[in-house]
Amino acid sequence: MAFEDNQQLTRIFEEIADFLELQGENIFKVKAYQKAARGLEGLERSVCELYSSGQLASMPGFGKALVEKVGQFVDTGQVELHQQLKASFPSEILQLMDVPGLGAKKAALLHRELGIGSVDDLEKALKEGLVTDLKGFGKKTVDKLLEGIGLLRQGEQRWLLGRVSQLAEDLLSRLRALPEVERAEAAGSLRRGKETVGDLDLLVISSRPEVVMEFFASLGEVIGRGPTKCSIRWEGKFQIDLRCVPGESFGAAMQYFTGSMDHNVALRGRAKRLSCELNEYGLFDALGNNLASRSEEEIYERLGLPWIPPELRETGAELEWERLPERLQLEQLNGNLHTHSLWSDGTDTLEQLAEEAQRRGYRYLAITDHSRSMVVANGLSIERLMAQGQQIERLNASFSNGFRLLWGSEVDILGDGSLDFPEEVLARLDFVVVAVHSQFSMTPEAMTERICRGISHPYVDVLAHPTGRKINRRTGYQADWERVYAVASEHGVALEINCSPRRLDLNDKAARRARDCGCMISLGTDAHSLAEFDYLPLGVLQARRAGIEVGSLLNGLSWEQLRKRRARLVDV
DNA sequence: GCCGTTTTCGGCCCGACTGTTTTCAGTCG
Repeated sequence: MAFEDNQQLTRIFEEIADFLELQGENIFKVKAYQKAARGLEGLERSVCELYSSGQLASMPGFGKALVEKVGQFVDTGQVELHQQLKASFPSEILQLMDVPGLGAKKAALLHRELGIGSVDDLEKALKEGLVTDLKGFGKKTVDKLLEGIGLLRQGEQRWLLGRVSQLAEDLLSRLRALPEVERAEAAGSLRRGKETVGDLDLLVISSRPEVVMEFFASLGEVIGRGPTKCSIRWEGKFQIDLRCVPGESFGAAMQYFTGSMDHNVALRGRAKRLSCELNEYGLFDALGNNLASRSEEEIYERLGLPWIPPELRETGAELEWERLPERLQLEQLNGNLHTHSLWSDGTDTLEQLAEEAQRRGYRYLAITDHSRSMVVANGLSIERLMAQGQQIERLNASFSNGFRLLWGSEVDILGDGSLDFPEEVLARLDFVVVAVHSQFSMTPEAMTERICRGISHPYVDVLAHPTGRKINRRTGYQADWERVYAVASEHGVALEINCSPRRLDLNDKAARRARDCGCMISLGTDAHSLAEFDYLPLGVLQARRAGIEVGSLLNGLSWEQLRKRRARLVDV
């Protein structure tokens, strides 16, 4: 399938970049392969398809040489240069550069002088003192590399957005409590709303950085510490960087440390073409005069750009967009369209859920407990579903403020594509999400048929967690997603962005593609408890990253509009 | 290897911190 090809080629380009760097090749050539790899990663089209249709050359970073290498991959499944490079190095050498503190230069030196070709070789050489004659390998370096090998073997992954959000809020409130701290904010990939975060970047305005550094260093194991910058390891695993800047460069620092790297490179390139220089202290003209630095807005403005929201700062291409999407706001959502109650595997009663939803200002809440096949999740029989409907009806009669519970269900798409409740039952409900919960390892062709059949039934509103992936845990099932989007669009079925931090499914790029294929998007927390209502903002972030505006969101509709849409009475 | 509102050649983001350096290279983000 398309995604596997993209992933394979991404890996190949990354490895070519690493090999070239080891060889001491021109660093910009290395960067060209790295950039191409990033471009392919998560591309929502098949790279082979793009190549065959001649569209690849218009992708930024793909010039003549790289397009030709994609061609080799399409024809043979391999890239010649990659094969040559692989043959000229030990098979495990690239893992050396995964050791924190060890870059290409030192790895190449180790290989050239001592024949070290793997992390195991390195560990042995370090312990036996074989490296001490090499230039640049003092005692501290040896200790640091041994520690780095330990960290690498822990195999720590990027942390989930939800987890890092909470950690950041906690740390920021502690920093803000210091009298020496004027302002503290999170930057980096957390601010951009990436689904996982590799390290946390915090930014502080203070006229007394030494006090802030002292406090911060006490929070974890110190990796590095200077007058204005300190890095610690949180719980022995997760890196947190703190930078202290003066108030007048706060905007420039936020811009710089929010990234992404590609966005910053593009922005600095633009500054350079305007004979300016942009760094984390500000935007300066050729004479060194400060043109803008206090706020991000003025920096973008001086560069002739609108302020670009952090969630869209990814590839750098966003600088050239004719129009930025209208930034989705949490307040534009009228409700949450995927929740579970005590009736199946949730922890709260319908009354509690309704109360919490109203407290949060929702106009409606869809109760979507599991259908009967989900025995492990206490799925509802038809009889229990009907009884639940009666209770919901009574509750709705008791609300005087126009709030409404939607009587819904999360209905299993069974192995053959049929649904877990008969049509006459589905017809009675207010809202139906369908989902795959079993037999994940079907062939892509069979899975595509199954899902397409599932969403072709009448009375289906949403395909929930469409790919079934769980971040850092499982990749999700394979299917022809272009086909799924087409069928969903044809039948007016929305695709969900499941807001659970463990899922975020669809992801940002897939959601953008689904929207471009004509699908509506639905945000649902899949909450099994009241606290999980907090997941909705995570879904909003992903929707923003996908450039989705409120007009493409089911949650932007009133419940009356949802009902009419369900009855296919109006075309929304 | 890519790219072009100074350019088809000569640029390519740039600064903090570390360790071993005796003035700076390597790593990182």
